Amino acid sequence: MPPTPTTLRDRARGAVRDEVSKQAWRLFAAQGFELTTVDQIAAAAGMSRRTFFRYFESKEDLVLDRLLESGESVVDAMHERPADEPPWTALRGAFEAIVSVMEAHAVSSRPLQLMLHREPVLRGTVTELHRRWLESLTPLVAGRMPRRRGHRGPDVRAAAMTSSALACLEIAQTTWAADPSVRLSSLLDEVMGAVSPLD
Amino acid sequence: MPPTPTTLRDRARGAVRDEVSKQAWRLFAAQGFELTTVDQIAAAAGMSRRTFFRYFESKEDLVLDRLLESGESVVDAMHERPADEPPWTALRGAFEAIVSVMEAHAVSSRPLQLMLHREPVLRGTVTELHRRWLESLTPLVAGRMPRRRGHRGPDVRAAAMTSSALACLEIAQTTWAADPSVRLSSLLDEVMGAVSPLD
DNA sequence: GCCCGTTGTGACACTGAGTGTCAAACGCGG
DNA sequence: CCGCGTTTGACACTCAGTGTCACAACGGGC
Repeated sequence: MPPTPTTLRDRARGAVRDEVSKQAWRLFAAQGFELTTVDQIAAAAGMSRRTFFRYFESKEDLVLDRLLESGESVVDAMHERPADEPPWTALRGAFEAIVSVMEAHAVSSRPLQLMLHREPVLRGTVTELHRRWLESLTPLVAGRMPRRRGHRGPDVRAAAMTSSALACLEIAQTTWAADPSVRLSSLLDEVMGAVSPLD
Repeated sequence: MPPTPTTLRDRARGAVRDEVSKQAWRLFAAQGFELTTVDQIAAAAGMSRRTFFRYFESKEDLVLDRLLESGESVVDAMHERPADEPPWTALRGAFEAIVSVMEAHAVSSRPLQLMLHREPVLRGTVTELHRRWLESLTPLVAGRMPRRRGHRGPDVRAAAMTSSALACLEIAQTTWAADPSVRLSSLLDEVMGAVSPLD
């Protein structure tokens, strides 16, 4: 059973999205994000500007799409951490899913990462990405924290811890992108260990 | 000696900025940020659209400007924390500068805070704000951390800790804005205490 | 084969942010 | 009153994003 009931149309749509994305990233790499216009992307993908916007909500959406994809694994990884592991350590472990991929594909990850903080417009996109991760991860973190007496709703402490971990991840990623001499995983260990002890 | 050599022109410019800002915030409160156009703001301030952009780089800049202003005090507060206080505790203490102001002016702070996370465009602005605070605060935090053997440049651990603290602050602010029944300062204590012990 | 509704597409027009250019208006010292 | 530098507004332009509409492509039923 397919988890998403893949109809023919859905797959066609997916193929078009992939092609548009591919062309867009080619242009981004060559000219940068801001200097690339939607018209150029649409032309490169052989469609009208209007049609582009039927596949992606915005130019930023192209970037968000790629980042979401490359980071889906974190939630899965978090699920697979041992149940008795403390939340901070579990988050560090789950992050290994992205960290290892980034280190393995450093040649493409590093320029991407550099672009993300060189282009001011994209910083908002990164924030949006973190917002989504925060939503998925917070409940998982909350499950690992000592229950609170008489408190309804999502646990603020879990949200804060998750958000802090994401902040650490970002610092580590940014530092790593600029300085190839350190391993990303060591950097993340150092940085998360400094904020809160990793048991 | 004035720290900023306030010429007549500078003060005039400041006065205009204030007036524009005032009109803009009146409109934002009435219609929301996105629905308010630059033309409306310019008209309300009695100037042309083009002139508006000579005073503010963008519509978002109006918001950033106000947020920067209301948060300048944090850096000062950080300087005044006892030198032997551990960094996390010092950050918590320094945040009290904003927290107390927000609680004292809850009637205006709360709607502002709500607007900041209701309007998607403004989330990028908040990120930019945090980026600036991070820049100013990181060196101060680094000064409170055990020196590292043979490591040049700004301390990554200090950046991570500062960024995490800002993440906590944001979670606390957002929660507080939506739920008037808890004190912001208690919320921040709880949240920062959960991430790392507050000595 | 033809007719049908659904869906994808392009053309056009429009709003709104932001920028460059230029000429007119303003303010002030001489 | 004159000149000089600054401020301003008008105009034109680019680019993102949206609404509307007419048309082409497709697939099924007859």
